[in-house]
Amino acid sequence: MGRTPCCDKSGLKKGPWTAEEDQKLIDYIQKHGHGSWRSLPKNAGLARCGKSCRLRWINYLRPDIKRGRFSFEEEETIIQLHRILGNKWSTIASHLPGRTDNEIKNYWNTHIRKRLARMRVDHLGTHNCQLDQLSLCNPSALIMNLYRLLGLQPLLNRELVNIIAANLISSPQNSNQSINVGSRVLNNQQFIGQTLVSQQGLLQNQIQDQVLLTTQNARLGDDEVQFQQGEDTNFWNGVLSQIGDANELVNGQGIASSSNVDPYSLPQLTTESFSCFDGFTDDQINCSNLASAATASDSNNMNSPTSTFVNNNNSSAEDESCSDFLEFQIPDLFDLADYM
DNA sequence: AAGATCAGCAACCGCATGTCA
DNA sequence: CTGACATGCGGTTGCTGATCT
Repeated sequence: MGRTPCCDKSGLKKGPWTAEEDQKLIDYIQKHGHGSWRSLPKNAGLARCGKSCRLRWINYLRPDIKRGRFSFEEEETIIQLHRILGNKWSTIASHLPGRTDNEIKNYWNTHIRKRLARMRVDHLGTHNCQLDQLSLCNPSALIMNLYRLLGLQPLLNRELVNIIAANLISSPQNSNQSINVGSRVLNNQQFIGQTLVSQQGLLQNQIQDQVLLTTQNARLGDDEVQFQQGEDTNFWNGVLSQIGDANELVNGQGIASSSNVDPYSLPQLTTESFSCFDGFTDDQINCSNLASAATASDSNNMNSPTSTFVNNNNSSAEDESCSDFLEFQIPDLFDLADYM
């Protein structure tokens, strides 16, 4: 049984809409609503398929449509939702008022996907540095890198890392400090162990993608990042030294890259391992702050007190900040149903 | 200056799903 | 329940302007 065409295609116009056709469609819908798309073209005096009218209205003519460049926040939303939902463009669009699924799809295909692909190539092809330079400008990325070096990244949830970091930073003098998790109080070791347990099997692919992106996004070309001299250099040397110590600490106990790690037998991560973060406030660890700061062209807004960004070109804050906004956190309480 | 190539985006197409008689 | 129809969705195409050679 053949499917009947959505409309009689003979004699119907295709291709770009003229201003006159647009006006006819607008006038008709404003007066009568769209009702049945199938019968609309005839009633409106348009030699178009109903489907074509619907598409034109939804994607271009409806009054609440938002034109123009995507904002940083919109782009971040698209990326995050896409990593959860995949190519569910209409669902993604429902979270971006005024944007259409078609527009988002096009934007993804022409901008974001290419950038991701480029960065992936960069990562696989040329990125051998253990600790990205950019991450030195970014405490949050630095924490991620630290964990990466510790071999924990496949099980990592950035939000939880931030909690760990915030707690550690808030009282660095206490090497056996407690960490508040809701109503529970754990020490570092217990907390990390429980974090690992809670992450196992939870959106594993997304988390692995997140880690890949975190590491590759933290990379900019070497000529794009410049560190101040003098004390700042010493500071960062200290950071690297501390991270080396932490790495050695864990490697020395033989668990660094094990995927079968017993989460309750992790070595104690001491505050000394994190002393490189002294001086950062909790706010500086916050992801959203990092993302918004990255949109600013003013290098003073970067979240490192000791680093300077140098822009080589006018490729916009968008490109230089992708390292931040592509990072993605999956809240533990995330419910996919909320997005469907 | 002209042709080639690329990038962006509007629009189309086919399929999936929902609705209703 | 079934089939026809309407609508929505996602992949793809093709046009247009910009950039490159």
